Amino acid sequence: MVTIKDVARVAGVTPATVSNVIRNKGVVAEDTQKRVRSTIKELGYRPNLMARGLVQGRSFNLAMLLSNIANPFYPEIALEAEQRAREAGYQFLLCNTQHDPRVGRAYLSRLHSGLVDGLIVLECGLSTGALDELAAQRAPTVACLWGELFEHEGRKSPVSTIDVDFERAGELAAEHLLSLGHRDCAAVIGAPAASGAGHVYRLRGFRRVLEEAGVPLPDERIGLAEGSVEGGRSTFATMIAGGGAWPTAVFASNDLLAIGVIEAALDAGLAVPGDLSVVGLDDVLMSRHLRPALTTVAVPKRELALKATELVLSLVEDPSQRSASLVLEPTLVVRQSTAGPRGVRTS
Amino acid sequence: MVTIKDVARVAGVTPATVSNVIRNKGVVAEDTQKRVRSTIKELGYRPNLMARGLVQGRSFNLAMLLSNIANPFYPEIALEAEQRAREAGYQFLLCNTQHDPRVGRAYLSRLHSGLVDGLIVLECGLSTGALDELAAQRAPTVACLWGELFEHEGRKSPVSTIDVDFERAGELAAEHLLSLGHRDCAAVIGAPAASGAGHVYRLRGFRRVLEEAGVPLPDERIGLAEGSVEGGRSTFATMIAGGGAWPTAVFASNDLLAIGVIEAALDAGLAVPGDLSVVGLDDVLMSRHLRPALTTVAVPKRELALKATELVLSLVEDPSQRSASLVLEPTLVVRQSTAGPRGVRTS
DNA sequence: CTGAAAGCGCTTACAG
DNA sequence: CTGAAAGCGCTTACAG
Repeated sequence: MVTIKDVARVAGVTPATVSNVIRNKGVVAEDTQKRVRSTIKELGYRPNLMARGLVQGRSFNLAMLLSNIANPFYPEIALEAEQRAREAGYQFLLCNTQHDPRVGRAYLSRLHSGLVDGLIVLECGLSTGALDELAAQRAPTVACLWGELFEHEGRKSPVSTIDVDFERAGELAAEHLLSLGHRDCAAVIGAPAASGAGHVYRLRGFRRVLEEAGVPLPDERIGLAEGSVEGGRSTFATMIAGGGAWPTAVFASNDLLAIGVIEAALDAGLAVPGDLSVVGLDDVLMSRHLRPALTTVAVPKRELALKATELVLSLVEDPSQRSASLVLEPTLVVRQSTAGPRGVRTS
Repeated sequence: MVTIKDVARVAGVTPATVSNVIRNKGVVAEDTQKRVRSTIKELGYRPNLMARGLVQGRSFNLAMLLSNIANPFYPEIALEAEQRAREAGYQFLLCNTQHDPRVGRAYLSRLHSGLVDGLIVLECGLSTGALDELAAQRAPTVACLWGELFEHEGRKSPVSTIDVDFERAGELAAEHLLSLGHRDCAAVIGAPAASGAGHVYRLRGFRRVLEEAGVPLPDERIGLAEGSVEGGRSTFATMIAGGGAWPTAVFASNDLLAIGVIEAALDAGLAVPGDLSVVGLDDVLMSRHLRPALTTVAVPKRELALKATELVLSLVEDPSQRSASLVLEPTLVVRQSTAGPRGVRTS
């Protein structure tokens, strides 16, 4: 491997001068610059970023941890964040934890050991406490804890957080279904271990609004699913397989699950939304391209990504800053997968 | 930040000893180990991986470059590769180039500068030549050039390659449509700039088989699309908007485009596959969950990911190895989006 | 079993 | 404008 010393020797200068040329410290004489640049090209020299990072204490790398790259929700956020980071001169690294807290912890620990200047944690399976502990000493971290935050209100943390009001998201879904006239609803919820803790909050909001309206949501109308299309499909297929009355509407705690629910419904001969209304959550890009297009509660992904990136970036530039907390509001997007139940006129 | 020196001082030993404890070099006395470990915990010390990487010449990081994280095809491959890499003790970093060669080049250059031990390039918008040049001197690289390789047969390269026979993929699609009785086919192809160069080869194979069977594929039956669902939708919508006879079948050069084509068809009042057969390419997870489920040419994603990872890994362990080249074969997966054209009995 | 020394490839003041 | 020196935080032989 060719080092800065090699370049210096061949060009007949010191490493310091080569370094100055590379970093465009304009103090170097024109012809020296030329000579150095041409030997750099000639030798195919590329500076070792580890060495540079070591002395500068900065890597100009940012990383994002996400739990499940197979759920398009995360890539859609990553895309925006990446662009913003790149504009600011940072390289953007994505790390997939597969919903495994051990993997999350391993990434966090290695990333924090000088590899990155800042970190966005979309989801890593770690509790708030564990995160705090890990993040305390190194690179600034902003975490999206998907509702977990609410359990920790008032705590002081070195970690900045961005959250989405997922209880409200559940409420929006319930209000929509209620307004269409549904009185027999079901919920297909991502299981905590496979989908992150946040899904509990989504259900909580959904259930509360229903119950306040006098519409009970009994346990047998709640299905736990693995966080994938297949998970939604198989869970809902089981829920309607037992015989008995079908619900007229389903709330799925994310769009992937909703797509699975629709699949199960169609396979069982139900029309959507004719026999069954389905509302999802996330507003993944794909949702609007399905037929029927999915009614869903949208998370402001772009805003989330941009805010999160701005936050780390400013924390990186000025580490003395206090950490911040921020909650984003979801909105309902009505498309074609929901309608009034058969025989009910909708207002 | 707490360094190895701090730990050494507090524990009353040398940095060398601390280092030995950390890396489990068993030479250290039991009680010294205990003392060191407890001060490590006490001080919250974490070794600086940049420094370690610098002296060891290894980072235990592997990276994967992909062009479009929004196309689930790539994440599905990344998932498998990541798992394999982790089993081998490597951290796995994902980099998204957004189909921009400049971004690809920037990533490549920085990644190769000591940040990773090996690199898998799924797609980066760079030509084979540019890749060779960049990869020559640093970390072993395996590239998936999606057909470009065929243009460079016989070249000697320091870069190992894995490829999929995409001409064959196009052929499979054509053979399937032909066998169903279709005589008026169209193709919706990802535009090179937005989807990588490989799509040309897919079209080439498709077209050749058609023409050999005496079924022409005139230019107006070929649409270029941006590589997304929306791209496929709008391109096909325009193709059928002009009036005139509709084709009875469409080959889309990836599943995302196919989903868009189906959307456009349904929106235009066409039944799929009743009025229009659609065949995709990739076999993205989502494809089997659509109704109608998508007939598609499957790329052996898992095999690709595993082979690619094995390849870098072995190149990392033994850099003196010769680079390898490998071509994977696609297969046809018949589902519900294709059928014979109206009025034609299928064998 | 532990320590002193050199070095990984850079950058950063500071002389000159 | 250029160079000599120290140092970033680690690891690696090598003494003892």
